[in-house]
Amino acid sequence: MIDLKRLRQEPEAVRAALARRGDAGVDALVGRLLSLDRERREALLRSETLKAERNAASEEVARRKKAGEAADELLVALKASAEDARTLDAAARELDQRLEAEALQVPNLPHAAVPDGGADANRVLRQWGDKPTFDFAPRPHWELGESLGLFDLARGAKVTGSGFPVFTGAGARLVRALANFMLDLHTGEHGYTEIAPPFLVNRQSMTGTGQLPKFEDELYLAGADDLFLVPTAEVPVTNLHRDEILDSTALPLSYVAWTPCFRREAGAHGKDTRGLIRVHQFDKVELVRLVRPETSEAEHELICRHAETVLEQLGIPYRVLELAAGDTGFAAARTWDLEVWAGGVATWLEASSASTFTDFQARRASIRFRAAPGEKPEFVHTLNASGVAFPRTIVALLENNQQADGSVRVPDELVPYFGRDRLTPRA
RNA sequence: GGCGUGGUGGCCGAGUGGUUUAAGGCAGCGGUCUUGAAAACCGCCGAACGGGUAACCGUUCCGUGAGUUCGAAUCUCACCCACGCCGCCA
Repeated sequence: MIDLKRLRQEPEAVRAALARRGDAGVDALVGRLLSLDRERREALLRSETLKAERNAASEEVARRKKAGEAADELLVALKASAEDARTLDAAARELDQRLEAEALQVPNLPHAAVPDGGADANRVLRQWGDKPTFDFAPRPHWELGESLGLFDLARGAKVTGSGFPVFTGAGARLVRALANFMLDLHTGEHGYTEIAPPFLVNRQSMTGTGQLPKFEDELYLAGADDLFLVPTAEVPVTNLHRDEILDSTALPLSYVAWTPCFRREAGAHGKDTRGLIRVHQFDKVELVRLVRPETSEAEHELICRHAETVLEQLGIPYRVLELAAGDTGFAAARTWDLEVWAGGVATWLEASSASTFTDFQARRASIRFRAAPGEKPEFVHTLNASGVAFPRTIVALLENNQQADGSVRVPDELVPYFGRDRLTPRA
């Protein structure tokens, strides 16, 4: 949520920052916000002045009644002004609601260090590992998955629809091994607390992290109960502390959660959706941190490194991409994508996204902390990173580690979890 | 799903129409005392929004929303949530 006080104080700076997102509608939205804010304050002042007068007169009525004096002429006057107060109050409240509805549509301000431009202005910050080389024609993961009996896309489509993969046999075990490997790494080495959250959340939670009201089309809705399937564990985990004032000694809070993620991916068909690359349901281990504002840049580096460690231990080559202002998501101020190299399809695939949301989600969800006893509550900063998403990790593992004989080598770190060091084709 | 009970500040808990500025307690903070600590005693101790250079002032908030009233934590209606019992069920 945009900081209305800041917008009022330095409207030009806020508008300039938002303009970097390259969304023409946003500036008009901010213009409406500014005039609504002015109207609201005027209406509020009128309403509150009248209420203050009414309250004083009501006290006088109470005093006279207690003293046994008559208050009839005061009551007549109050009855007349009661209607005015109701009207003014309703007007102020209506403006307040309109203002909030508009404010929820405004994206976060990009961090100053984020480059200008759209996706083509994203820049590579660093790269890790060597791309595999093959002395045979490497196959794409959907062929490997078929011959190794790891997943069954056709039957998933039968049971539910396209984009709902079924993992089978060793493939299902691979999913379970990846989950345990990542959870153990983050809880054991990185100090996260493991959370097993609900997979359905209410509207308030979706609004708190920024999926609603703008992106309802992207979500699956269980309409009978007005609950949404989680598109990422970020939603239930960040909202754990919605409407709370945290003790500063509790910060930073760090949570890790393994959940399925459900995304409608409305409008994303055709290219780059083959096999496991873009699906409606997938598993992901997610990292969430609630931190003090002054630490959030260092925390962003830290959470990104935690995600990178997963890929390094699995031996998957990756690069870190700094997203340009126009490519940064609605709620994020700054995002670093981790892209894994997939040797079969020979492309970089986003397997993680590490973002800082500054106080944007904390304002929406009202997550605050008190720096010291007696101090005013302040908003925390929220961050999250996939640590990491499963399908594209599986794509990279299969395609990069494939051998000439059609088998796939399992990374050493995963062997204790998977139980075997090699996947071999079905007889 | 049915019936019942309840939802008050960080926590416990009093309060059934008018100085509620929400009693009292616990926790917390400051002080007195003490070599230090504890105990005891004294004081402070919610949030949001608006106005004001500021001191400060105003408004709202007792699960949520809508009513009744000059005035609502308190009365009415609807909804949500928790707990108990019954029903159904992994």
